[in-house]
Amino acid sequence: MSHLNREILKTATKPKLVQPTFLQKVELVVSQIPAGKVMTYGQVAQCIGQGTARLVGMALSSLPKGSSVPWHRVVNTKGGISPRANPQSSLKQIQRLLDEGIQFNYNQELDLKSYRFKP
DNA sequence: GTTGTGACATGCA
DNA sequence: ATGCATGCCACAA
Repeated sequence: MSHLNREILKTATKPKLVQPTFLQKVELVVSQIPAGKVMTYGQVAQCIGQGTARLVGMALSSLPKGSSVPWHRVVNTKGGISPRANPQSSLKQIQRLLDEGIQFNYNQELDLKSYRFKP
């Protein structure tokens, strides 16, 4: 077999292992959160078994605008809405959570003890 | 191959 | 309790 054929065979036989990106894993987990429940960034990272809370936030921020992923069900470890570049986004998140029946206390934080979703 | 960038989570004062 | 410094690491440039 020629050298060229060997090279061709190598690339043809060995399918590129397209492992899911971190973002895709995040989407997968977040999509499991039922309405009226929330998960923390760290919880999502731990659930994936990869990355950190910060990265989860980064991933969510990169979601396309009309994504069906319920990104609003992810909050920080205090049960609060993390500040971000676009405050509109935070407002929309609070609005959606309220719509799902989640209540916020005087600190604009929700009670994780009652709303936390544990897979 | 390197580097800069954050929707966070802790620990410590 | 409450604020600040530090570690974190996938991804795009």
